[in-house]
Amino acid sequence: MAGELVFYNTLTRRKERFAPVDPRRVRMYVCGPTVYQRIHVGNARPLVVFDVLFRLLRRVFGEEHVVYVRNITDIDDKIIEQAKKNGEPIEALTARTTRDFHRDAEALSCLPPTHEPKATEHLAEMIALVEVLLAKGHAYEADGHVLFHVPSMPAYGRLSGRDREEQIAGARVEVAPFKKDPADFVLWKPSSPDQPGWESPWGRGRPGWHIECSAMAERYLGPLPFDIHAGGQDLIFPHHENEIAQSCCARGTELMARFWLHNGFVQMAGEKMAKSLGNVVRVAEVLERYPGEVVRLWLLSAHYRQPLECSEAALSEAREALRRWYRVLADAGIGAEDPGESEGRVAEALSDDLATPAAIAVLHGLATEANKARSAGEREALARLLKGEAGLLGLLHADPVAWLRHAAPARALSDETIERMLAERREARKNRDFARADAIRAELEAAGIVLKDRPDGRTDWERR
RNA sequence: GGCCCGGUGGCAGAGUGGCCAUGCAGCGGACUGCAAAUCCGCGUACGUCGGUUCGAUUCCGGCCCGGGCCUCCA
Repeated sequence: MAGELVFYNTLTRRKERFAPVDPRRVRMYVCGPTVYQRIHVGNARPLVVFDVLFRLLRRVFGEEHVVYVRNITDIDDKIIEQAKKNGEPIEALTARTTRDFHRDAEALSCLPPTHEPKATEHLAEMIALVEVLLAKGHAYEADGHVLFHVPSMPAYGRLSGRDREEQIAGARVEVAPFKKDPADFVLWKPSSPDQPGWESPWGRGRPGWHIECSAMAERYLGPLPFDIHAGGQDLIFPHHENEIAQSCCARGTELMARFWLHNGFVQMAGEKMAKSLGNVVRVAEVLERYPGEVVRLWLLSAHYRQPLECSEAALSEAREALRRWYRVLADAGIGAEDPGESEGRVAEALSDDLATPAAIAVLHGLATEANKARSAGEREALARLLKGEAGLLGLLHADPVAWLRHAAPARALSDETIERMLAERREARKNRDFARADAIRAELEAAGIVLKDRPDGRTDWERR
């Protein structure tokens, strides 16, 4: 097993050796979804990438020694708007969207996090945190709001690498008249009677966007700093910068988290996939055409910090790779229940800043070795190794034969019909009536069924 | 305008100061009744101009091009 983990830390902009504060309690936090719409494949990237990180940490430090927190943001102005637009209660919208989110995450083979706190269930922690910031002079009340005063924190801007001068020069920041400084951001804001709100020392209101993560991260991962905080690159500023400001100023620590990992964007035609650009593809849409495992492999096919292009070509390439691996398992008779074996080859690849492309190359290498194996025993051992190594990536857990038959959507022919035609073809071949046998094969092929005659007389088939 | 990434063979995508990524596609061969699958073999790849070096795709600088953040956003 790889002894050393190295991750790229956004905070220092270089790769650093990772060692947790407490190896018996490795703590990671990943920003979760705001539940007002189903997630798109861009949202799915951090979900899958950091699921691999979770699996790797569990492997290295032990399953019981890793705490993974991923929040559910169920109070937010976008949620309020969406509920109004749908004409449904906020709770109905957030409950349904949360359920759909869990469905998508499961389809992508993501392990459930250790804790999945909801913002609405942690108002007390948020209010307490705001009170501390007020008491320490890092926040002030103005016009019913509570604002974080950015100039009160000299180190502000460290994560995103920008200083206050640049902030102001940006000039695109909307400056509310009651702000003491243009960079100040909301910790708490008042709610009108028709908006959801909670009683607080500053009247009935609701939390700002950033405070929930500070409150919930500390609630489940404290004391600060914890080990890893992760999310998409677009969260570096302002979200993570502001989380750091809140947490560090409240607790007087230099760091909120020691490592900050950020994934690159999924792109469509070379452009970031984003709701604001209107080029999003929902996970659910892709799952209608590809197994979740294909989507997962595709999301891992580029290094997590690089951009990843979403295209049919990329998705079908991932499907072909999985077919190749599942054929190895099927040929060796490895079933879904076989746990496989691992020599830590994938773990070693991932140890270098989650190098998933290198890990995938390991799997391809094992598949080639297995295909070259001279004996059945050797082949089976290598296939079992392939399966075991793939486990750390959350891949190859399905039944191989079934997967190959159902990796593409069923078209005209049912499994039963196919089996019946194969029986007829077997008869024809036995009688050396190859014209008839080939006609049946052509008919099946037209329906997306590809045959594979084996030396022992049986015939395997796949849907493509 | 400020800050940050990246430009690798037909495509996707790693990586390294001198030797191999890996996969897909393509070409040739083996196997097969024919296929499919599989195996074997085959490709003057590193944006551009300079610099450092015995030697640079890899280090440094300029330039060109693309993407991102600075505003809700994974």
